[in-house]
Amino acid sequence: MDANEIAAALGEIATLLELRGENVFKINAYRKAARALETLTQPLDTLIAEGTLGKVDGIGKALLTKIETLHKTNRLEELEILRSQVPPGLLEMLSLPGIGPKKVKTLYEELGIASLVSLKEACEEDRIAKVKGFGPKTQDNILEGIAFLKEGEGRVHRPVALEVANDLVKTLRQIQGVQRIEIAGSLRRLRETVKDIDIVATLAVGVDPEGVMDAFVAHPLVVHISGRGQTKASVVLEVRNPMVLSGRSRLGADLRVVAPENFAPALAYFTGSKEHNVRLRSLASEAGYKLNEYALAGPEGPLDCPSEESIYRHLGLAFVPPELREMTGEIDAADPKAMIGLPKLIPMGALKGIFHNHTTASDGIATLGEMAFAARELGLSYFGVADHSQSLGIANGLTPDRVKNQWKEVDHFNAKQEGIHIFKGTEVDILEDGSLDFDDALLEGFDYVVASVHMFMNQPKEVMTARIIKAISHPSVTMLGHPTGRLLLRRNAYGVDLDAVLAAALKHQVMIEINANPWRLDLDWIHVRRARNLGILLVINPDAHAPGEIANIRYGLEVARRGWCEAGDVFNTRGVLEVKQYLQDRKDRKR
DNA sequence: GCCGTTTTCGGCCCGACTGTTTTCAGTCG
Repeated sequence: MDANEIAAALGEIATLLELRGENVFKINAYRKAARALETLTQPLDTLIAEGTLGKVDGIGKALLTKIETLHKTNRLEELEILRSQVPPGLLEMLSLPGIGPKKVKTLYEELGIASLVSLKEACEEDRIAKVKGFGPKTQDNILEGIAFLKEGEGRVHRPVALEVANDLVKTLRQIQGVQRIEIAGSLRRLRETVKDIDIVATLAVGVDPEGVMDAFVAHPLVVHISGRGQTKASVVLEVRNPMVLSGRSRLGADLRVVAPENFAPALAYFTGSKEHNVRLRSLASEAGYKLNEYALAGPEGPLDCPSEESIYRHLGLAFVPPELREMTGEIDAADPKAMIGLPKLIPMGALKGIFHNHTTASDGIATLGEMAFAARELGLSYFGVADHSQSLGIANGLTPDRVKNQWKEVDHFNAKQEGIHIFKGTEVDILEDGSLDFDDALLEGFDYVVASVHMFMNQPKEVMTARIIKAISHPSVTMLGHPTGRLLLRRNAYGVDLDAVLAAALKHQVMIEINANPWRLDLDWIHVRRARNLGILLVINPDAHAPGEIANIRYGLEVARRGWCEAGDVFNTRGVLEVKQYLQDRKDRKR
C-alpha cells in the first residue's frame, strides 16, 4: 500500500474504534498518524528504508509497526477483526449531520439499528424519540439528514464555493454596524475543494448581532438553517455547480460574530487548519499563555492582538500565510532560529507566460490569434500553443502536416510584433508503450514539448509508471502534463508511482506541470512540495481551451504557494528572453 | 496510541450550540 492507502486504513480503524466506544485519545492518535501520512514531505518508501518513519510526529512504536505491516503486506489483522465486529451500516449512519459515534452506538445497542434504511423506518414509527438521550427534535433531524444525504452533500470545487462566499461577504458588509468581515477556513487556506464556508465578522461596539444574523440566514441561496445563536449561525446553501449533473450542490456556511478586539484570534482560529491551531495552542501554553478563538492571554489578561501577525509575533514566530497552515513543518520554519525558514511565496500575478493551451486546431474554441491576444490582455508576455497530437482523434489531434502549417502561422504572428510572443509547442500523447505520438525529427522542431497521458489510464501501476518514465526520458520532452490524471471529486489519479516519476524527472531535467484547471489541479500541492524539495522545476499551465480559461492560472499559482514554491521553482515566472534562452540551451545540451 | 530537559505516567485544545435534560452529553469545527 502507498501512504494514502495506509492513511485511509488508519482512518477506518479510528472510525471503527469510535463506534466501539474506545478511548478518544487513542482514536485521535490514529487520525493524527493518518494525517501525517497524507502530508509526508518525503516518499514513504524512503522513510521506511532509512528507518526514519518513527521520527515523524504522531507515529510511535505501535503505529510504526502497523504502518510497516500495511505497506509490506497490504493487510492488518486488527483492521480485519474490527471490520468483522462492526456492522458496515453504522458507518453510513455516522455521515448524518448531528449524529456521532455515541448516538450511533446507542441506537445499535438499544434498538439494533444498523443501517440508514432501518433508521428511517424507526424514525417514521416514532421509536427513536423514545430512546434516552434522544427526542422528537433529534428524530426529525435524522429524517431531514437522510433526505439531505440523498441529495448528495459533499465537497465542492474551490471556484464554486469562492463565488458564493464572496457574494455572502459582499451582502453582509452592507449591513449596518458590520466593521470587519473576512472569509476564513479552508477557502482562505486556498484548498482545492471545500466542505463549507467560514466567515468571521465584527460589529461596531453596541450593535446588536441580530441584524447581521438575519441577513445571513435570509440570503437567497439558504435552503436550511441548521443553527442560530448570538455569535454563530450555520446554514445550508444551494449553489450553482457546473460540475455536477443537476447543476446545483449543497454547501454549508458558518458565520461567527466576535467583538472587534477578538477579530484576529477568531480569524486565525477559524482559518485553521485544526492541526496548525493545536500546535499553536500548545506553543502558547508552553510560553505561559492561553490561546483560544477570542484572545491570546497571559496571566495578566489578553495581549493586544490587532492582527494575525501580532499573534505569531507574541509566540516568537514569523507570520505564517494561511495557505501554509497545514501542519507540514510551517511552525518550525516560522521560528527565527530555524535552519530553513518559511518560503518567500510567489506573489499572485507573477506569471509571465503559459505553455499548455489549445486552439481550434485541436479541441479549443478559439483561434491561435484569439488565444494569444487573450493572454496579452491578462498581462502575459508569451503564449505557448500546445495542441493535441495525431492519435488523439477525439480531440482532433494534429497530423505532422498540420503541425507544420501551425508553425508557419506562428512565425507569421511573431513577425508582426503584436506585443506577445508565441512559442511553438505540442501536447504530445504518451502512447500505450511510453513512446511518443510524433517522430523524433518533428519533435525537435518544436520550441518545447508537453507530454501527457490521455489513453489507457487503467494500466497496472508498474506499467503506467514505466510508461511515463520512458516518455519523459525522451530528449525532446520539456514538461510532463497533468502528471496523475486526476479530476478533483470525479476521477482518482491513475495508478502511478509518483515518487519514481519525480526521480526520473529530476534525472532528465524535465519540468512537472501544475495543471491550473480548477477541476483538476494536478499535481497536488503535497507532491508539488516534494517535487520542489527535490529541486525539480515546476510550470503552471492553464490547459486552456478557451480565452476565458487562461485566468485559471491563479488557481495553479495558489497550488504552488500551498506547495511552498518560490519564484525560482516555477519556470513561467521567467521573462520571455530567459525562457527562449533556457529552451535553446536545453536543446543544445540534449543533442 | 503518542509524548516528554519540570514528566516514562498522566496528560492529550476547547468553546458554541443543540437537544436533552433539571445540570449536561454529544456533536462540531
